[in-house]
Amino acid sequence: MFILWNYKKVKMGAVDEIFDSIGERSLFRNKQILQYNYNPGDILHRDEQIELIASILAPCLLGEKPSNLFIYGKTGTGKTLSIQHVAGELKKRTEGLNILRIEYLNCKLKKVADTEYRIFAELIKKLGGDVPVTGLPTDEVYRRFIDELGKMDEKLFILILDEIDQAVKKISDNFLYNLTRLNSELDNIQICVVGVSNDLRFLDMIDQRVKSSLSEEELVFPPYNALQLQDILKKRADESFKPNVVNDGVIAKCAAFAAREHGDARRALDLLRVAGELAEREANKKIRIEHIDSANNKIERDKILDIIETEPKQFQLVLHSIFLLSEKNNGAIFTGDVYMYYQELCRKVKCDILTQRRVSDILAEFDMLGLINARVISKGRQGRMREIKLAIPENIVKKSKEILVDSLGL
DNA sequence: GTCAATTCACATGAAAGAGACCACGGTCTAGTG
DNA sequence: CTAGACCGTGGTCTCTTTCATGTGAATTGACGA
Repeated sequence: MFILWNYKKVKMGAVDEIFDSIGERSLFRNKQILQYNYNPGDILHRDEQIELIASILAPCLLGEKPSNLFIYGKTGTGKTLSIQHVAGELKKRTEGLNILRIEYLNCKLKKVADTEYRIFAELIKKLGGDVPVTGLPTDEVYRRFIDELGKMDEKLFILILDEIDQAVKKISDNFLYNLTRLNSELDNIQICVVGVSNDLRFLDMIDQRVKSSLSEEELVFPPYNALQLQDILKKRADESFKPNVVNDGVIAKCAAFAAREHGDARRALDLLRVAGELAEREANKKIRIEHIDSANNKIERDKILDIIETEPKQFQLVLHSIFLLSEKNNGAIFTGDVYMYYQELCRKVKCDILTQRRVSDILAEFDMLGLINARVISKGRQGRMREIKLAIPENIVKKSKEILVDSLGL
C-alpha cells in the first residue's frame, strides 16, 4: 500500500511538473494561426485574384445580379480564403442595407451537404427555415427552399458552393441545372452562384447548358511557388510562434516540401504546426530541420492509420488480403488474387463474401485514398485486370497490419 | 512473316434491391374534467 | 375531449447485387510470299 502510494506520489509529481512547465515550454503563442481554416487579415500573393473576384461581384452593391463565377485551383491555393475574404468585405459594406445575402456551403462535408437533398436542407437551415434530416421528397425540399427565398427581404442571393466537384461527382449535375434555372422561377430575388472546384476538368463533366450559365466568369488559382509559400509561412510563423523559435532554414524546407506537393499552402502550414508540436514535446527551444522531416512522416502516418482504422470491415478484409499477398510475393498483385484471398479470409472470420464487382470498386477506392497504386493493364489472352502495388510506406506497414489483425479479430 | 479475328479476365456502367432511418398523417388509448 | 403512443405509408441514403457492356493486347489461324 505504501509503495503504491509512494509510486503514485512520484508519478503525480512528474505529471504536475509537465503541467506546470507547459506554459513556459510551449513554443507557440497562438497555435490557431497555423490551422488551415484560420483567416489571416490579409492574404499574400492573391491580390490579383481577390481584385478580380471583387470586380466580378461588385455589381451586387448596386443591386444588380453579378455574373455567375467559377473558381478553380488545387487544394491549398487560397481559393476558399479569397472568396470568403471578398464575401466578408461585401457583407461589411451591405450590413443593415438588406440588399444582399451571402451564404457559403462546403459540399464536401459528409453527412451535411453531400447529396442534393442535404444541400438544399442545409441552405434552408441557413436561411432560417427547418427541414427534417430525411423523409421528405427531394422536390418538396426544393420547393421549400424557394419558399424560404421568397420570404427573404434581400433582393440578391450569392451562393458560394465550395468543392462543388465533389457534390457533382456523387449526385448528378441536374442539381446544378436546378440551381441555374432557379432565377426564372423567382420574380423578386436573384441568385448568383459562385462555384469553387479543385478539379480543373470539372466543367467537362457537366451538362453543356449548365456549363454555359454557370461559368459566365472563370478564374484559375495557380499553385503557390516555393518563394510565395515561404512568405506565407514566415508571416504566419511570426504571429504563431514565440520569437526565435523558427529560423529561415526551417521555413524554406517547409515551403520546399509543400511546393513539391503542387504548392499546397495548407500542407505547408500543417507541416510547420506539427513540427512545432514535435519540437515542443522533445522540450526543444527551437524547431530544427529534422523536425520537419519527422512531421512529414507523422502527418503521412497519421493520415494512413486513421483511414485504415475507420474503414468498414469489408474494406479492412480486402486491405488485409493485399497485405498478405504483398508479403508473399513482393511483386505486383492482381485483382483475381486479391479476391481469392479475400474470400478465404471472409470464411475464416465468418463474414459475408461480397461479389467481385463490389471488391473491384473497393480497390478503386483504395487507389483514390492512396493506400494502393492500381493500374489497369491488359495481359492479352490472360485478360484485363488491375495491377496493384501497396502504396503504404514500409515503416507504417507493420503498424497497419496490427490494426487490421486487431480489428478483424484474426 | 503478316494481319485481322478471337478470347480472356476483368473493368466499368446502370439499375435495382435491402435495410436503416425518418416525417407525416391517421387511428387508438388512457387520462382528464 | 385531448395529448401522446402507435402504425402504415412513403420518402432518402448507403451498401450491395445483378445484368450488361466495354476493353487492350496476347494468341490464334488463315493467308500470301
